[in-house]
Amino acid sequence: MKIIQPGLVFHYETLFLSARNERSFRYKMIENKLDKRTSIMNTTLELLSEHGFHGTPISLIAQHAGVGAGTIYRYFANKEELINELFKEIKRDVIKAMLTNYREEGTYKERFKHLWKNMIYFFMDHPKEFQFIEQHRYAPYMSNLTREESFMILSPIMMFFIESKRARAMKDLPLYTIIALLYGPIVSLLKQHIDHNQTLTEDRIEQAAEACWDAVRYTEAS
Amino acid sequence: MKIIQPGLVFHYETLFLSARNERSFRYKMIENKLDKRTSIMNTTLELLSEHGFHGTPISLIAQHAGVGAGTIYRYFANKEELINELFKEIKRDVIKAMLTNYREEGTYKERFKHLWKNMIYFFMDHPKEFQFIEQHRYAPYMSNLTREESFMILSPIMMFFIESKRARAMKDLPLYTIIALLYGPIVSLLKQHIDHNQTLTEDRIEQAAEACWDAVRYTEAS
Amino acid sequence: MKIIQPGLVFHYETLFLSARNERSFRYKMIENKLDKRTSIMNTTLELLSEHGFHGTPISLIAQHAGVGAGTIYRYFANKEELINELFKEIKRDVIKAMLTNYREEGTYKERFKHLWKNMIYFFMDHPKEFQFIEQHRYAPYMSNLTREESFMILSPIMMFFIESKRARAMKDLPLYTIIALLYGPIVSLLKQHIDHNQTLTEDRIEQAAEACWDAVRYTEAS
Amino acid sequence: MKIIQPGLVFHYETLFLSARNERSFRYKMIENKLDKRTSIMNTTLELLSEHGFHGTPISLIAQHAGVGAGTIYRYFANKEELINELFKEIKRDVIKAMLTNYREEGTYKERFKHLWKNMIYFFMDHPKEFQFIEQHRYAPYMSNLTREESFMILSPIMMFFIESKRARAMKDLPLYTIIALLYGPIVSLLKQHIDHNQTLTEDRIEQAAEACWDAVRYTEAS
DNA sequence: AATGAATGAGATTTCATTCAT
DNA sequence: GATGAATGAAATCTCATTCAT
Repeated sequence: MKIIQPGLVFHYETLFLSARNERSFRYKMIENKLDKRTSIMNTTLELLSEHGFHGTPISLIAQHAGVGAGTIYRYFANKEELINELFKEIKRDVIKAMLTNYREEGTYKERFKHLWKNMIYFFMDHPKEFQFIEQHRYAPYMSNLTREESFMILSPIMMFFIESKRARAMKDLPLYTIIALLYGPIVSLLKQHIDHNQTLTEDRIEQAAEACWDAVRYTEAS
Repeated sequence: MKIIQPGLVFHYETLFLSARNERSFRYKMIENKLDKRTSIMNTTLELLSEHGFHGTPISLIAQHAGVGAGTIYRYFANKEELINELFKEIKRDVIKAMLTNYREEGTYKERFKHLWKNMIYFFMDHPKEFQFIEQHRYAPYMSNLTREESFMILSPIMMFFIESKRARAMKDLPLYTIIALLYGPIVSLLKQHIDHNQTLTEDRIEQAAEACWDAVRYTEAS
Repeated sequence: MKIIQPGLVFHYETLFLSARNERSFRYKMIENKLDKRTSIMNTTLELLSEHGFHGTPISLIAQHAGVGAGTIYRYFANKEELINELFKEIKRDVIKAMLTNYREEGTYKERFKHLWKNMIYFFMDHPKEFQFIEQHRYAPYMSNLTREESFMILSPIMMFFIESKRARAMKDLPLYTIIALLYGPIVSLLKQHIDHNQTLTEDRIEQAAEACWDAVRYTEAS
Repeated sequence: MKIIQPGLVFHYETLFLSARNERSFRYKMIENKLDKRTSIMNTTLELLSEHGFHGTPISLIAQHAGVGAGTIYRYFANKEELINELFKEIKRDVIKAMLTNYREEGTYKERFKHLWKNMIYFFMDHPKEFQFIEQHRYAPYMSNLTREESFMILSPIMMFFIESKRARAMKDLPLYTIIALLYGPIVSLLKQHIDHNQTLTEDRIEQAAEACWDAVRYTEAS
């Protein structure tokens, strides 16, 4: 029943291809569809995280991406779909980042902290991606389909939680509660960091990771 | 140096007057200025939490509020100000709700759980307020002034955290980390609840409150 | 056939009553209709000469005049009528000013210069009136009736021209041509003065008056 | 030091290109950008001279020009810019018309009458242009830049005045006074003509031109 | 396949006018 | 008579989307 196995690690890391990131090395050689699509998505992320959905007209994206406005409609049915595609891709990137260098070794706590820190560090390195995800998470133009799909991608992480509970490393809490207890603080911390209310340091991240673990870790009483 | 004292409790509860809520019993009889302003704000909350800022034209608000479009501009300089006012008022409502029946008695844990549950129950009872706050928290049209002011309102809660740390009831974590550890999960849980991913029951809330306390409570090792 | 006679001078000067100007001495004693009407017209002139017709909402006039917006509609059917009334009144003031201290004595040139200078000095002393007249002269909301009526008021001046032609003091030019030759430069000079392109001094006015007279004065050749 | 020289005459006449007028023969065949811009400007002149700035909504211009309302904003940043562009172009047309067939030959009086009549005939042929210029000359939405620029275009005419004064053909009056004495009557005459108060005939124009010259021509006494 | 000019629906906001008090 | 809150028509301007080239 184990799904996360050492042998699959490389699979994880390569599973989530991101057109946006892969572009770099292909960029100059082939002037093709992928290139244009990628360029549009990168530009969209850039502009949306700064100006928001309605502050970013298609014409501006086209201009910054160096394509015609009409071209965008060859790759995306409309503005909403463009946003949705971007959303899905970033989700994939996040999960990929969480699983980077992840090994099924050591204690559950160590493994948890690895996953948790991977996520927070990824978003610290990619603030635009964070802003975008947070700003659009519950926007009315974000289709439910996208949220569903993003959930499926999360399944490897879910499995870790299920494992941990079974092994009495974690409290026997509903999966969703666990997610809330672990993901919620990440969002709050990153918002504070990006807003310059509290700059995240390695120490503070370590502290917070420990505290999060305290929230979910198995105790006699629980 | 104690700021939160028994004698001040009633002060807290009456400090945060909300025109929106107070109206119901205070102004039911008189058809006056406040009534129109209140009606506009209520309608705005209703529509915005569902359709978002740009999906809610002024004309729609006017129509649902039963006033002329121009009337809205008698009470608010523009659409942004309307949203900001609403934001500030809801913030006040939240803090007021948190402090409802709050007493400076019992253990710090008990007091924490009172505040924490008050908040989550308030938002469960007021899902539109929650949606609105979350959707507009970092929107570009939300003026900084508003965020500053909303921070000041939070100060009574902050004092509780400082007290708890001093009394070695809580870990000696930065204030902002504590907020992230306690508020972050609330947001996540409520989103799940509203999205019908996980319905919050009394038990689950109790569980989560316990877990949150575990995250911040003082331990020898910390 | 002489119409302008010494004995009529006082008549001229008192013929053109201006509610706007007469207000000063009545102002404090009687709080009555005339007062309100006057106050509205004065304020209108003030605001319109600065901001133009469409830059001056009725609400602003009401506020500056210290009356309710609805009150204005008790004295004037609508905004256009208010402007028209103001236009007519200023016209009357101008003619009255031209005839101030005017006597049927001396040469025709002297009499011309008296009238001509009276007009230019009046407008220099009343730049708002000038701006207003010029700005609204050909505005589409200026009813023709008003222009007709303003012409009738001008008749005493016309008579002077007719007299001068008959006496071979002026060229035998069409009346309208004479008006154009004498009034046209006044407008141009005042515009320059008000725009600070050329400040009018006594000398320059004297020069220009002489030149205007040269344009219309009788010569053997003409 | 002579600036106006025979050799430069043709230069004058070709200097002032007008997209609005040149279009007719240059762009009749090609349906392109300039055509739309020109069409918008022509329609604007048509409507504005009749209804004024605020009586001419963009939607009406669009409709009469046979373009979409949004299209106007592809060519002009806003309504004000559209008016300003139109103003500048007409100014150029006027100066161009004044210099048509103008030669540095004959007496100063002959040259003056040529320029003066050119102007009055141009405006008689283009009453809308006249109405427009007069209506918007001092409107608050007319940017200063435009007035400055229009002044520079006038410089060739200015040079003629300076020359005439030097040659003792004209009185030694300030330049601005000369302009007022010569341009003022043109405006007045045209207003009368357009208003059907006095129809301008060749004779009347000749009379008025003579009278204007009398106003500024050098005399022993002056 | 790519473009970007053109469109027009729709958003925000203003303001002359009305009318209940 | 006086008021000024309320109205809603109408103005300016934006921008997602289309389509001829």
